[in-house]
Amino acid sequence: LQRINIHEVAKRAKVSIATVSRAINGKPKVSNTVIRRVWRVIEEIGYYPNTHARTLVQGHSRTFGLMVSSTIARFYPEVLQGFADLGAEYNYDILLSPIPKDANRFGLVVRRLMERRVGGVAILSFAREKSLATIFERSNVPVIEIVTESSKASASTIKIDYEHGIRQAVQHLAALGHLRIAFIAGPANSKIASARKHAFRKCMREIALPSKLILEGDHTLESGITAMSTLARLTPRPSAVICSHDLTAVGVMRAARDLNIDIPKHLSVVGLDDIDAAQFTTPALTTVRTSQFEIANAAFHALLNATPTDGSSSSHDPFTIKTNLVLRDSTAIASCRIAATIGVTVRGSSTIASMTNKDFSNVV
Amino acid sequence: LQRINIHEVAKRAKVSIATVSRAINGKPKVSNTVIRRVWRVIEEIGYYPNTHARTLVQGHSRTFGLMVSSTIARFYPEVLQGFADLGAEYNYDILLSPIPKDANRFGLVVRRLMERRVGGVAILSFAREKSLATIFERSNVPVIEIVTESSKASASTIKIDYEHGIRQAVQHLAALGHLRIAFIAGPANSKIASARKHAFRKCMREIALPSKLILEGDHTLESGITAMSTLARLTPRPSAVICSHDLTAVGVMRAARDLNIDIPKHLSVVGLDDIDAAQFTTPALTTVRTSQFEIANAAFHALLNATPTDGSSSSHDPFTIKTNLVLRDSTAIASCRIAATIGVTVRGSSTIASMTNKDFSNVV
DNA sequence: CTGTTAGCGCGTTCAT
DNA sequence: ATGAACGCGCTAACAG
Repeated sequence: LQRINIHEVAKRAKVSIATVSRAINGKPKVSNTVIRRVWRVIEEIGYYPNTHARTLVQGHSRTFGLMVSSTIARFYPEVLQGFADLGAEYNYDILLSPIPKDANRFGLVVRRLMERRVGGVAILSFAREKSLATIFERSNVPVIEIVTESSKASASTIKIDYEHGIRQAVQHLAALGHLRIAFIAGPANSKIASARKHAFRKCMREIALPSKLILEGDHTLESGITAMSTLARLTPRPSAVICSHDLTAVGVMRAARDLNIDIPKHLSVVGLDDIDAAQFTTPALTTVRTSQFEIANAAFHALLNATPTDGSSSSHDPFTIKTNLVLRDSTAIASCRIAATIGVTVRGSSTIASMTNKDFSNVV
Repeated sequence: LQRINIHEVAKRAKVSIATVSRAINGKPKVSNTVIRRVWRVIEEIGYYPNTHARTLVQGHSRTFGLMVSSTIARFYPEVLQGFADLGAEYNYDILLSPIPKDANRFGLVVRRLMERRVGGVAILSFAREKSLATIFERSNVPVIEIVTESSKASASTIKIDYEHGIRQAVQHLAALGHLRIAFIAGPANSKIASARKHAFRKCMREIALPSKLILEGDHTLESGITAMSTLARLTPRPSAVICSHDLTAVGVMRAARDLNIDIPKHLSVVGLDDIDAAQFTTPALTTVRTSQFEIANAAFHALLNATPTDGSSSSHDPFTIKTNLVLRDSTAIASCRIAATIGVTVRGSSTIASMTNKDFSNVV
């Protein structure tokens, strides 16, 4: 493989290397005869142009770095897949890099990307790794990050609009007759978690519902279990709960089962993010979805825009990703006796319909 | 960034580029004074050696390709993460590439990897993409794939030993008193699915249990629902079912709920693979786990071994990955009346203990 | 239309 | 211990 280069092709096709180069890159002013001859040789000897040589002379590499935290990698895998697919589509190479747990090791992974002369880097993490971005920006390498509020917005950022989906969730629950809706928050030091909490508060106020019922949590399943036991002791007990993360919602559902609290009969549960697991719980979890593909798509195109050669260099507004409520089976009308007898039809009626198949005889 | 190269460093450090090169690469015969001076300049001007130039002169690139099918990307995300982590650890760059749905587009993604002069490629897919591997092998690029039987084993392969985990599952169920154990198979044309089915048959025969109860399926949730409705009509009904894939098990559990068949009281369910969702079902799914990290680890080291420079070039035996039963809450003793009254303690007793919290009064 | 040549940035002889 | 010069494979600018 080593000795098979453009010279070899040129020799066999009986032309100069310049002509081979032109033929390969579809430059004009090459006779069709020669083009065919060159390509035939290429196929014959299995020649692949050396990207590194090409990059060296052209000065850019059509490569994007994709740095993902372990959380993203595990719970939002379609982001990686989507990004890889887009790379294939736009003929960009994707360099996959982890975001180390240990910030001391940031330098190492950044260095590898810099040495590769990546044209841009998507830093995908819910904990904003500020020190990562600055290293790239110091060398004028475009960086995009996930952001919730219009924080610095220095480089291109992708912004997730939680308000839209959370408003749908709150209104959905309100339409089902829930007046006391609790919220299990995420880690206090997380920007994204507080954005979610604020959105909840705002949307509750909009429809004049009390938004005081906010429990602490940390986006883990365990915190859902803990919160549920707190919730169960409240009087009057809230009839619905929105969790800052699907995993917490899973914890709530698990704890509820042990407490003989039926979901959705006695407690409606809504999650956030629509991770894969949300579809597979019993009952399936109603949740505010953030499209993983859209995150990948926004990140990729933001990078493309920041690239002088390919970028449409359109407005540098941050990409905004909408969230949407996905109705499944973990929410139901506030008092199921009413629902069962009068057969109310409201938005989310399919949810209610599925209740009839369930068993309500063992509630505390 | 463009104009900042080794010459610039050399000029500022008042040495030749050769000396800079030596200092960077830790070659001997450079005075400490000079080393320090060089590094200071490097830090100062933010110099990063150009990997492409280095690759060009050295002839190899410390890059591995990671080709993943959409199934792997979605349900086995830790494989990607593990591979990326190992890349960072061993200073290898990881080029992430999708395996296109359309085999016609294989050429494009392969080409990109070849042009990058990857030192090896891990093709991670459960449907063996034979045509992919051959393209690489034609150019002597090491390829590793996932394999179940010692099929061709031409290149290094990683082999998953399903028998071990499935034997544990069968014995676990037998120990719980299950005599009629069904199996929901995967797609007939899938090597990996038939390997699982054969392992089931073999392990059942080993303990002299009938292994005739095999239903068709295709590793989807829907096929689990379908299979469950078939299962429910059987007389006598099997008391346990092993599913060729976790998703199918989720489908079984969902259908069982609608049929008022309690899991695990009236039906024990075991899955395969331990995808993320398995932890989040209710009850949590007992399953035969294939460590995703071990797949990544085996693939990475197989590639390392196949690399002349770095490889320990040890035995070319295929890496074998063991599977293991993970006990959760979807399996229980065959007749729960007995369990409840005499409190039998067997392997998996924790499973049985958790039953006491559950509700058994509504079974058909 | 096609060939010749000069680098792209770096590692590596071979001198000194 | 350090420097000069060559070449890795390729594209681009210029010559013909």
